[in-house]
Amino acid sequence: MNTTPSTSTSTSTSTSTFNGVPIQVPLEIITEEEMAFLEAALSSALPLFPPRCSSPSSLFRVAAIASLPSSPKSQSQPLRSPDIEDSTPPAPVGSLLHRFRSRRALAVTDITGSEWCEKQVEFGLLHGRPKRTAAMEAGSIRHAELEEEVVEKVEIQIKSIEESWALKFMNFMVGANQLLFEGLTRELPVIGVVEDTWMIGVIDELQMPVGESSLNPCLVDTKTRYRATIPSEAQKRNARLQLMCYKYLWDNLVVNDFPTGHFFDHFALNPQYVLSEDIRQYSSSLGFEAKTFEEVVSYFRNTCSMLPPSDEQLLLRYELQSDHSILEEYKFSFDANWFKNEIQKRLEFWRGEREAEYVSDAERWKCRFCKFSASCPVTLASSNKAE
DNA sequence: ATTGCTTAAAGG
Repeated sequence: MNTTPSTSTSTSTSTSTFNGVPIQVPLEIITEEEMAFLEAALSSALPLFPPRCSSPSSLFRVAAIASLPSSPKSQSQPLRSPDIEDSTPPAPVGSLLHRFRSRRALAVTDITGSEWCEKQVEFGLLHGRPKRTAAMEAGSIRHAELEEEVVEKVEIQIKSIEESWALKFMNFMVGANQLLFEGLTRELPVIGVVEDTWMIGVIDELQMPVGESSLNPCLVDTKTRYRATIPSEAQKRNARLQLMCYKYLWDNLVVNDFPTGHFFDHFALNPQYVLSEDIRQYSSSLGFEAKTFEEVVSYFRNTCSMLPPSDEQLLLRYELQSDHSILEEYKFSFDANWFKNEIQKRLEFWRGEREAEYVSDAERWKCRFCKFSASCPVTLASSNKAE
């Protein structure tokens, strides 16, 4: 018998193994504020989680990190129900979407990446992505720190694509539960269809309002900066788009029934896949008795229908990497028209309906940070223009 | 195509 996961928070990569023992979550005395919140949540009949999961005093949410030992194998798919068909159109052959994202969904950062510069995204896909910079490294470390404040991770071996999706769904359910009972969660995975395209992302932070104002969670994204400068408009616009993607995905999950059949079909997954003993025990420790992949998705679907939509106001928080001081806090509203237009524009590029667009003249400064600038036609275009 | 390879997001 192995042990429960380590409760040590000293290292950033807590790789405590999960081996069949129900996970012990640290318990704490519940405060009056938490109790008030709990009562409010219960009276609004929002969370209906199994007892194990509904402990309001859990300090951490447990998130599963998938570790894939060998090449994943799906169990042979039995009968595909004939009435369920993939409603999303196939990516045009030869498009970047088809070549690089056909077996997995487009990521929110794929959208924001192309909003920054489509040509840079294209170069990255075709010729290899640039190395991560020191600033990116520091940003990743800071985000891991923030996540560790509220999420305890356990490592779970997965044997198939179905199991990797199952963990995503379970992490969502635990995270959503944590949001309702503790008022905050971080690094929450979301998935959905945006403009006929499957999209996935990870919400940086969700918090319930502290006052009695509303029950709508607020989406937050922390951006760390290497220098103590105010972010440029292009950077803010890019981050706004990112947050709007998350809001769209969250609200979409909450308001509409998750299209289970389309999901299985689009990603060619086997709903009847029998989960490994490890995963079933992990699921059971969360309060979900699931034997097959389909059952996990079913729990996920039910969970979504009980969640509140997010606040119209979105929050961007810029902090300095050296001392975590706040450089700027920036609230803005979801703009449905702007969002839809922006998504459609970027999807045209991903679907190969048009050539990659270069940055505008006003944002040509972006090229100074791009490792592809030397071989990019945009440089030529600008020098021609100057003559 | 590959930063870390299991994925997204990391910052400009």
